[in-house]
Amino acid sequence: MEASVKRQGSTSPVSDWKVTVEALIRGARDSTTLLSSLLQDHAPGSPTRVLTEEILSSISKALLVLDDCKKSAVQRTSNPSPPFSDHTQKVVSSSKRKIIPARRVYKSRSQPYSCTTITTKTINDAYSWRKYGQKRIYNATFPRCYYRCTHKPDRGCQATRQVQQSEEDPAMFVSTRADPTRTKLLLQSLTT
DNA sequence: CCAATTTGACCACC
DNA sequence: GGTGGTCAAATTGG
Repeated sequence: MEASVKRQGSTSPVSDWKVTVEALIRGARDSTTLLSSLLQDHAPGSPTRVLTEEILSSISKALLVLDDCKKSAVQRTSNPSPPFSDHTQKVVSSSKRKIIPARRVYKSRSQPYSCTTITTKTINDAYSWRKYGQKRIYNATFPRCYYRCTHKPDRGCQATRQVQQSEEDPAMFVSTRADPTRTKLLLQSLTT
């Protein structure tokens, strides 16, 4: 009787998990590409298109879930979310809001860890997003919208999201989520 | 009245 | 210096 079943090879559970997630991500991306091309063959509102849009939305959600699962699987030296110190000090006059001579302090805007998905509409994930900016992008037809987690002040949620309408297909939205505490490993999978 | 959005200005990076 | 990302006052909607 085999007392235990050993995994083939000397891969660690984390490695197995990573390979699995990579395969899933690859499949999800291929599916997204295929489904996106299918969308162009069907009129908006048609049953096939509605179903395809739902599938695309589900894929996006699944990718986000994979991101979270992957993080928990390799949680070792990840620094616990630092006590979020909101540096934005509201200096609001009691009578008028017209002021602000003080210079604003900006943090580094570099977001090395990100996850890009393409959907037909806004992603409905676990986050509640709040729009904080919109920018016209050079050489781009449509502006880019910037969202951040609504719970940033009270829960220290540092996730941000950029959403831009696709130039080739205005019905598609390129959504890039950035979260320095959550998407590090996901990027490694996507960039291989 | 409060919360979310809009929008122009500010700042960092290339 | 140009472009992109963020801030925050002003505005709008529930």
